[in-house]
Amino acid sequence: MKHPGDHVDRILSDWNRERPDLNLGPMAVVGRVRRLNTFFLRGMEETWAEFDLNMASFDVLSTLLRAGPPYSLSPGDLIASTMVTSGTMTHRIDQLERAGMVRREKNRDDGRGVVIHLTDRGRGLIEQALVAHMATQAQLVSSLSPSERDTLAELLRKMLNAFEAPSSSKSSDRSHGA
Amino acid sequence: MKHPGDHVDRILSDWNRERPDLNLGPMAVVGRVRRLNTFFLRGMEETWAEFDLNMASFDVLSTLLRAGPPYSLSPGDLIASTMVTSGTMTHRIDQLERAGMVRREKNRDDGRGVVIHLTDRGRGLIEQALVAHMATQAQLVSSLSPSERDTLAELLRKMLNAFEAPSSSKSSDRSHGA
DNA sequence: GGAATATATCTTGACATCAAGATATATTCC
DNA sequence: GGAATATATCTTGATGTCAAGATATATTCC
Repeated sequence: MKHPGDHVDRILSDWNRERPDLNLGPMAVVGRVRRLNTFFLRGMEETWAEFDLNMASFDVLSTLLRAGPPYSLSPGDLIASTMVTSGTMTHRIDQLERAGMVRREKNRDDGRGVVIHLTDRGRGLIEQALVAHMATQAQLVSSLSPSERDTLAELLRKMLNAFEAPSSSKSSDRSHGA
Repeated sequence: MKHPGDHVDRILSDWNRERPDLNLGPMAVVGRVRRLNTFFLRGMEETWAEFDLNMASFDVLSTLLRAGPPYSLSPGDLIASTMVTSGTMTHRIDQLERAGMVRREKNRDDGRGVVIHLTDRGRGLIEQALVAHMATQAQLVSSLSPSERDTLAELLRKMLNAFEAPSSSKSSDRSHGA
């Protein structure tokens, strides 16, 4: 079969039976994005777990690595990059500091703040985990051809631009960068 | 500009600077799915909140409505449809029962179990909330033309089929149905 | 028919997150 | 320079989720 129905198709068909008045086109996209995100997260979580990481710690460490030398960002920078609340970030940093992956240091430019510095150990870990993570991501999207992948990325980018445009954005930013 | 860069493009460009050895194609898709899912969830949460609902309660009530008359499913059915653990579902049902939206009744076919029945009040609420929810979903995807939406849905379905195929699936199913 | 096993649901304890508030330092504006 | 305001981070209390285990009923197999 060229176009086998997926789980969302079954749900749409249920809705169509119960509520034939509804336009299900939007749900066909929103439902699938949610479901696909769940599958992606599961796959990635397995890889993170191999390095004793989870999404929270991987996000922080990879954001620090991605920033480049000297691998230091303020908690505020990390909050902006990962869009969690300040309380959540405090907790994440606490854990990573306890595990020796990052260090809190005084922020010389702003007495109110600190900077979070990736330790050598943290950098070694995230560099290893990143390689495995990229391989996992490649496997997760391997059911599309490169050109289909590009088409998909382009459509997703078009939608994201609508949300990220300065017009109606009222909340802080979020990375989802790795 | 025809193709303005989005937030993920900036992240990809950071990675390319720090780690030019990595193939970022997969991340361009996985990162955007995650980020788009976050925007979708936020938009939907606003609508749910208007009806004193959240994702948890909306999922349960809409699954019951979608099942059609007599609007009764076992906790096990609801677990299979929403892919949360049994403890989570017990908690969700407790709350909805306290709010008078569902009732636990004896399962006549299986003495070990119960069935969760949507009350008239619950049905009235979810029918109203559903209409608003569909309008929200339509707005969330309104940046794409209908034909782009269909292309996107088709690509997402193709990826989902890879995850849902009986071959390597090792975990239970999940709805993401509304 | 009775023991062993499987299933349906609930309970418990731990954890990540958030919203709101607390504290300390910076900045602005008169 | 000092009061008012803004910002950076941490703390607190509540919530939703999960994993593992408990309990009760069903089913299987001898």
